Amino acid sequence: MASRPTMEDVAARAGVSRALVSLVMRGAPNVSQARRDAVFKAAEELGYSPHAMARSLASRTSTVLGVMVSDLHNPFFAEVVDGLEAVARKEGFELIINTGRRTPAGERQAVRSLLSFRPAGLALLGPAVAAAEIEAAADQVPVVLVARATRLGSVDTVNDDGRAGSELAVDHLVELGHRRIVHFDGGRGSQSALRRRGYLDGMKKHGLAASVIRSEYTDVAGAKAVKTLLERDEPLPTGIVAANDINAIGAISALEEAGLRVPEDVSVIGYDNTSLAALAHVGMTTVDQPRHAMGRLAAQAVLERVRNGRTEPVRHLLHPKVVHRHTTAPPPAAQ
Amino acid sequence: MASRPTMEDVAARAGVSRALVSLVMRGAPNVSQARRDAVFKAAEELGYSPHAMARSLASRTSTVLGVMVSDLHNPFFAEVVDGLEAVARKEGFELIINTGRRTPAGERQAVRSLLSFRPAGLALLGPAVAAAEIEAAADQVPVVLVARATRLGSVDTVNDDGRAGSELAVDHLVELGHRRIVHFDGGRGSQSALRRRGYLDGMKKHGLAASVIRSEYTDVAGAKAVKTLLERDEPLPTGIVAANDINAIGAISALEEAGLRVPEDVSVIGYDNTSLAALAHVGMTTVDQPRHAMGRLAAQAVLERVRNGRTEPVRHLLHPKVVHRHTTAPPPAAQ
DNA sequence: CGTCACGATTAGAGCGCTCTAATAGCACTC
DNA sequence: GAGTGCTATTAGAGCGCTCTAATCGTGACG
Repeated sequence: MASRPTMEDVAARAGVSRALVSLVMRGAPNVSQARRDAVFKAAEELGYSPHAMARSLASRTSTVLGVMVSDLHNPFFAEVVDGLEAVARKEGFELIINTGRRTPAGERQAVRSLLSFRPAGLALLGPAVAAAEIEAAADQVPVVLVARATRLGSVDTVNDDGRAGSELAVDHLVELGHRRIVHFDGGRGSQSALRRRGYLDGMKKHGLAASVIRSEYTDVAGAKAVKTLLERDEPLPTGIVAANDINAIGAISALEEAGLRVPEDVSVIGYDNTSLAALAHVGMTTVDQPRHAMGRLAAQAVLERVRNGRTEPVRHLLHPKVVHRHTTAPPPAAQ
Repeated sequence: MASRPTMEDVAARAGVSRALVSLVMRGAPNVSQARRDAVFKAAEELGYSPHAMARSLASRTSTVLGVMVSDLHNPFFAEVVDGLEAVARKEGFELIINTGRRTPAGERQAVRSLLSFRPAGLALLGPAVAAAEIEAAADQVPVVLVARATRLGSVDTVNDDGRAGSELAVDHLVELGHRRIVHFDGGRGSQSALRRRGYLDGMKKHGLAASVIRSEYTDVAGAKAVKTLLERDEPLPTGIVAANDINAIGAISALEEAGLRVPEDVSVIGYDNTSLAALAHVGMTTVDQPRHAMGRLAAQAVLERVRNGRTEPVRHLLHPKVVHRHTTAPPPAAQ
């Protein structure tokens, strides 16, 4: 693990000045072909590669993007990071990642630690940290928020339109002919309020009576919500707009256990389009949340500020889409 | 976005030298309380925070760990990264992440790009890159490989013992009383050969006749393997060791569709312990692959080399465990 | 043949920090 | 009152690079 050669070493070997090596490494024009070749040859022989941090320090520019993930364990964010990385990489940037360990204090520390690298920009994924902290960061560097809204005029945001997504789910069921449609909500989970709002708006739009059952983002909660439904004195709904895919899978199992067929007797639509929904034997109709695209847009937003110096905030509100599979169908009889 | 204050600014404001500010920032002893307070006060007032790259350059040390992920989209690696991050963070290191876009050329570029930051160490997750490239990297910096074996004496490795895991699966079924046990293999998927080997060894150990059905890491393939089984002229096996959880879920669906009950008629055990297996209505018995622990071990291996200067390679072969849930039970009748 | 213009090359300062070696301060001793 | 042995502080070089401004060729031109 010998210490690596520097530009000075390459210069000496190629018989040129350090400045010339620098120019060659940066692909500058106005360098004679002869010298260029000599420099590359010397670099190759010595196994030289530029020192990104020294370059960054000297040029007062950065090629790293800081990414704070509230919870990398969550596949949602992992896919967003994947999208971020795709764009960053293509544009010559690297990602430096920190997680917030799901606490505001942890996130705060993560953001500060990220800023100590003087990144070109910062992407905060699902941050729970205080707005003041975000604002402070935005004073130093372009910031984009994913899966979090804000009033701050200095930061960009990329969000999925949970309200619209739920409304689409309702539209889908109504189109199939359903009229008794209930919503299992996500309790205090993130996005839960928006999805509930979308369901309520959708039902109202179609002139239908809404009914929300308090639930959670778990399969157990979905199953429990079905039991609640079955114990009621009212006619069973023919359609269920579940809080998310996991909740939907729980609901489906409980329905089947109760002797009801999906989708013949009851249609169920999920939310998120996780890999779970795509499983052949599940084949769940669900609302797709374009995670990868969200990551890409976030990276683009930051890079626009870095490169073009844009200052007006950008608000991306992604329109989710219904993915048609096999857990929804027309209701059992014309109502 | 004004340019940020430097150590010099803090020194001037606190009425001390730059060197003293440096000492305070690094928490050095032998600094009088009065000066220490003055420096912190000035730093606070100016909103100063140290410049990590400048520090790294001057001290010739690094606090970043390079991570090359063959495919961050894959939840397996996302969880390994999560484990890496947990240890790195605790030890004061940051992760800088690059993906290889699933091609050796992409990985090669990713590794080089990572090395240009002169990281303290490098973790390669599921790398497909050539051994020579790994060796070249290992000449410059401590390297740990996750989910890839190597003969190189200069790098550490962290792998799950797929052979042992499959053998455990067989043991589990045998303990329950099964004797006719088949294996649905993972085709040309990674780890597939090892898992098959483990199954074969396990069956041999118990003096049972082995039977492998060629399959894949998908639910569709698992279902198809069950159909193959049903079309055979032989008595149905009572136990199935599936290639992984996804394959197992496909097998379970197909069995149920054929009117067989799991686990009353047939027991099925998966592999990986994905979130899928843990779903309440799935409740799959499976072999756990400790992804988070693998990430933690990888980080520790690198940091040991960085800090303690260890040079002998470490080979972590993680022993998987069977997670008992509800898709395995004693066979229908004593055989 | 001197001068000019212009492309190719280089010297040298400096990015923000750390680190070594030197110095300042200060209580004690003899 | 000079010397000793501390600890607290600082000057200054230097990490590997970029960037500005200066310099060096060299061919065209009058």
